[in-house]
Amino acid sequence: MSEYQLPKAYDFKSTEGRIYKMWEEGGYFKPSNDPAKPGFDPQVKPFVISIPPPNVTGELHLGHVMFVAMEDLMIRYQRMKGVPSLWVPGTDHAGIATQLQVENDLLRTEEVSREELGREAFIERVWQWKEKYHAIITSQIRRIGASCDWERERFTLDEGLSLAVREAFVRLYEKGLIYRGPRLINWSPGLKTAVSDLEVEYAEEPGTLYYFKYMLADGDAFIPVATTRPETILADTAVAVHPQDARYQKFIGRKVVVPMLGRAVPVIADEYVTPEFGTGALKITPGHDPNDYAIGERHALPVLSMLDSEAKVTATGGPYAGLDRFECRQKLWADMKAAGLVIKEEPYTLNVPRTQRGGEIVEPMISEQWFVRIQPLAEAALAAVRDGRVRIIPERFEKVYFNWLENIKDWCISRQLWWGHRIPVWYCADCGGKTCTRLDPLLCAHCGGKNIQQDPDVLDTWFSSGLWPFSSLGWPHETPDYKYFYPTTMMETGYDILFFWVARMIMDGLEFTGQVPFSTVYLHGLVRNEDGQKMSKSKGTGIDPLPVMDEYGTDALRFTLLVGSTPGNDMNLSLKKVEGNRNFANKIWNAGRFVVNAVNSLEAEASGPEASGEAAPWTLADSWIWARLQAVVREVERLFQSHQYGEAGRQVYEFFWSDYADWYVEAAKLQAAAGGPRARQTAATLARVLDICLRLLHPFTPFVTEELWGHLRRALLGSPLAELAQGWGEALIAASFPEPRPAEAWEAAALEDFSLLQETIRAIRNLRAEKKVPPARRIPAMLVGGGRTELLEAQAALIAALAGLDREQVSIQTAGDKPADAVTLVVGPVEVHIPLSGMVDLDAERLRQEKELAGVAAQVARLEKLLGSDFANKAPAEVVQKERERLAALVETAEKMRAQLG
RNA sequence: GGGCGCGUAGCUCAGUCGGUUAGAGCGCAUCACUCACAUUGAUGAGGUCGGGGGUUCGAGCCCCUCCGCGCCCACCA
Repeated sequence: MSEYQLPKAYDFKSTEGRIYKMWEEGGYFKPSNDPAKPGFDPQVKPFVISIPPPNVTGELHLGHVMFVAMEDLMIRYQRMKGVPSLWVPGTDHAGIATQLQVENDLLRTEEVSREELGREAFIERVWQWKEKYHAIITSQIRRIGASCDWERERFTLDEGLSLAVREAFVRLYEKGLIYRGPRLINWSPGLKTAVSDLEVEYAEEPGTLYYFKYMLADGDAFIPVATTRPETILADTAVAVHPQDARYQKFIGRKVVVPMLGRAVPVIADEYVTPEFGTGALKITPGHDPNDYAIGERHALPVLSMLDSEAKVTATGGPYAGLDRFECRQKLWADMKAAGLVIKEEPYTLNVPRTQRGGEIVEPMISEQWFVRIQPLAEAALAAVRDGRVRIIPERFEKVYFNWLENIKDWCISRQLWWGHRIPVWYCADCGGKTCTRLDPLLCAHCGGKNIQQDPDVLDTWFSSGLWPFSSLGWPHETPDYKYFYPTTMMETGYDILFFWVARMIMDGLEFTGQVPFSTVYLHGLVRNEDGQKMSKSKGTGIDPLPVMDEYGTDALRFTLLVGSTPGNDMNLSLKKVEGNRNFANKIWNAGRFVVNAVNSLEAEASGPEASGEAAPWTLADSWIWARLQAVVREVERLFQSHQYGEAGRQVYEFFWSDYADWYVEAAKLQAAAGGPRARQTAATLARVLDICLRLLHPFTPFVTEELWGHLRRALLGSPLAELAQGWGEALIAASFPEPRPAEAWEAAALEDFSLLQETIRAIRNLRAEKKVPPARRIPAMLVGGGRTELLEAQAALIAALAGLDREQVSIQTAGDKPADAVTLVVGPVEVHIPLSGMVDLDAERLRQEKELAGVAAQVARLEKLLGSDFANKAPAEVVQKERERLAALVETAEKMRAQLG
């Protein structure tokens, strides 16, 4: 057996799908300790992540890949650590976004509006849409390699979660934390719904500041006023000036006349007004401006609305009724100009509020909406982070979190949409009472009348999202899953939804379950374009992850995202990086291929007489690679524990490519050529190190490591080294993660010895390149080892092989003079003399050596000065000792160089 | 207005107990394709760690200040 050949390049296309299927069908994504299974132990603490549920609106983007990769990394690590690990998948109904898409789709394909279709039929269509896109998005998430428990998948609008939403709403309602009333809210005229403060985005745009006259009702004096939105003049109910403003004091308490409407409104005094800004007089429109609303409340001003739900002027606007808000602005201004009320216009940069979804300018409007009285919840959520029950990584976001919660305003939760959780409140036509119950009522709770009707609005999507960590586990029922897996462990998501989602989950978790919903929040950065631009579908500046995975493989993209980012910091993704990591995946593959071949080629020897000999002792290279590997394992563990996942990945990358593939594999070729026990022992070390590397890398690049591990396992089992793979199990995903162990005494020596060899070999290679020695040409050399002679003698074959020396013509001595016509290299305690007769320009060579000596001498001087300073007294003894040793080595080197130069 | 981040090699970025010789990838230069991999290997060039000041025996890292870029929150009409 074992005669199969692995393909020369890693073929992710034929691998990924097959591997994922194997995992999923093999049940590897299920928690190892499961309340639904026999042998369940409630005492073992699980590791749980609730997925940030992707919207069912559409396509996979890089943000998805980012969080899936991060969470999969965490969950695979914990799973391999032996911790029962559960990753709960699911999707979000995404109220506005989904409804809009379906509406647009209907209009485009069938030219039907949702109103024409009717509520029920429309919702039916959205469900169809949801089915379709749900299938797409979940298959794409599988494609990334997500090892979540699909049997526990949830949808924010499914039966169970709808029950949770209902329970949450009723509880808040009963506690008096939910109320309904007319308030100034952000209205989106295009979407025809209210949106929350968070859903409004501000952008600086060029605009105009309009100056006009507010004429006094009696007399012909006027107060000059400036505004950016002249149309709102129609709903003005006062003009405000600063109480101390000398210019306007005389007007306070008098009346002015609203232009074109003739309504008389008072001039009031309020500290809010900045005398220096504009004209120092402010028109007050409580119905269309939040600050004015507050002022209006202070002065008991009437509140007028001059726009309807489509942003057309209402009857309040008198002659302008029916006009669009912007038409009205122009017409009104033109009329005022004609009436001599206009002073001037000047260009002005304004901060325009637009809806996050539609992009339309939002109008602040008075509207009857539902709100959550959020402050009590916010206080609990603040405390939870303050006292460390929830830890936010990176820590600096705690400040952002505090700042937001400390200044939080009531949350407008009603949306004038159809797609979502309908508000569970019924209005009685008879008594006007509201009925809010867990089960749909038949009668009014107040008068018992039958004439009740449910509120037509639905809840903000984030209302259900806030319940996600527990609703997805069965809450409000005390299900076994809820009891065991809640509170969850890790909330991993982008910092852009800290307020939208994370803060609300913490508030809701504390309110409804009495516990924090998770103990750690890990915030990753946003993925941007190569040039740092925010990726945007509408601008066409996004990178579509699917073609990237098609071209470079999933592992390459995952590794790029995981290793290229630090928590909370954005990263710029370039295809060059993905390409580089595709190469890394291929490197893993080929190193693995080499090992598999090495193991397979043992087979023939296994029956021969040599194979029965005792195992060969480790070579220096063996010891070195093992010591290096142990150091990496320790480092990776430390980095994972401190959530420095990217750095952990970089460490393994570095080790695998630079140490294992570039050096150890080369040394192994030489060792393997010896055959017999030596070859066997080498194959064993190759396999052992590869095995641990694959385990370390698996959370980062699950596919290539799983595939290769399978090959390695099969090769080992069919070889004389079968006992190595005895305890392995069938899949890497279920294998154990390497445990760090304390460094053993011999490790430091192995590391030091091998680096001396590396330096020596590099010096020789360098010289060859410099002197243009043909690469294939084997050259003689004389090594003078001083105290390291023994090491050089033992490793002569290795040095010769890797430095291109002719083994037959390598002589090693403890001391000796430089042969004529030779070039000399000094590597610490070692001198290398290379006769290069005819190839050496003696003068140039002398110059090179002098230059090198100067460099060493400079360092000697620097260190001598350092050690002569306060450093020697004040720095820790260890650090000083290190420098002393370094100085000694440098002095030795310098002496040797001087001797060479004569 | 308040807060945060960033500024390190030509480019993109690591560098989380401050330790004295600052790293990687890409790009560049030279060389090498039977022997795991050209999605490769070898060798090399390239940095006053944004400027200034301070603390310290010692600063890319800590403090102050200035400059440039980006983001978040608030929303003075």
